[in-house]
Amino acid sequence: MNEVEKFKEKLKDKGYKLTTQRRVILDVIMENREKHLSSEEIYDLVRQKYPEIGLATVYRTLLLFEELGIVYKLNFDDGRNRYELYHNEVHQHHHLICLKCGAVIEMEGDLLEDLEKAIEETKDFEILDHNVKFFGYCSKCRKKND
Amino acid sequence: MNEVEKFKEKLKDKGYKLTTQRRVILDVIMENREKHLSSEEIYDLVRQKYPEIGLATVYRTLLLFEELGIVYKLNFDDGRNRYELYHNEVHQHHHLICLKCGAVIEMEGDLLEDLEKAIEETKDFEILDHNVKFFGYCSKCRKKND
DNA sequence: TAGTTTATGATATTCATTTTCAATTGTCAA
DNA sequence: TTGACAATTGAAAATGAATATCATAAACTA
Ligand SMILES: [Mn+2]
Ligand SMILES: [Mn+2]
Ligand SMILES: [Zn+2]
Ligand SMILES: [Zn+2]
Repeated sequence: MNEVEKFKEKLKDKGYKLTTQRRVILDVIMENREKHLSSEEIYDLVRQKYPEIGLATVYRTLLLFEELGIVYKLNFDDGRNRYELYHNEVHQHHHLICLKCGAVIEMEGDLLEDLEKAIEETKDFEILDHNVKFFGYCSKCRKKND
Repeated sequence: MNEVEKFKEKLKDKGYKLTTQRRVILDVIMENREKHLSSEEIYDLVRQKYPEIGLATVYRTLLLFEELGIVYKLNFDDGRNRYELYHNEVHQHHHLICLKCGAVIEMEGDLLEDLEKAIEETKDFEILDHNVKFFGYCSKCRKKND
């Protein structure tokens, strides 16, 4: 079963229809898997394929996709929600954000086992997920600084 | 030199005055060091001591305090900015957020050395700071679940 | 098909935050 | 002390992302 089929199932399981609008929004997100698009950016891309779509539909659909686990909502502290396709990983991957050029780099692999163990033990806190961002300078910007 | 003296210096270094309004806002934040207050919450507490203050002044002052490194801006994904006194630690501490009761618990100690080393090596990314949140269930809520 | 539910688009509304602007306060040289 | 001049403030308006409303349009069901 391919990716789109899986998403179709997730929708139908909960009694939602795969409308043209939802399909176009899904396509845009899938065509930009390496990006972290904001709602408005998604709206602009979607309108190129389906100009009649309303902004509210985009917001509604992103909310729905998030509930269904199709998409993951991100916050890069720039005052707007951003979204990426839900990767098939246990925990959300980390993001490295360049303070100079704004580039967002992904870091796969938790490497948080020690920390999570310490938290579960010392704080008696059961961890379900995490959200990790690193701020600094990307390789390109570091070279420029020399 | 005590804490308030340090903050006074930070202000004067950059040519800012310690007005009554700024002093009251600082007091409220210092009296609530264990909390993570939102701008509106700070505004409400400040008004108890200084009812004439304007909301814009609170927002302006929090922005200023953030620039000066007096205060740290937090985002707990509840649609508002939150602030806490800047701790004297190299990196920002971690926050554990309970998905049931909303409690915010602090976790001191990075325990991110391995991860940061891996990032610097594999991504050639120079890390200046990080932002780490864990979501799950706090000890109180875990007990209730039994 | 007729009736019911679901989804949509245009528009209005909400809410945190920022901006504007006139009035107030502080600074400092004469 | 006085009088510029700059910094700060409060009230009110503006902004902008996100959500709610509501009438219309599709999709499904018996
Ligand atoms: Mn990502
Ligand atoms: Mn904290
Ligand atoms: Zn960069
Ligand atoms: Zn709890």
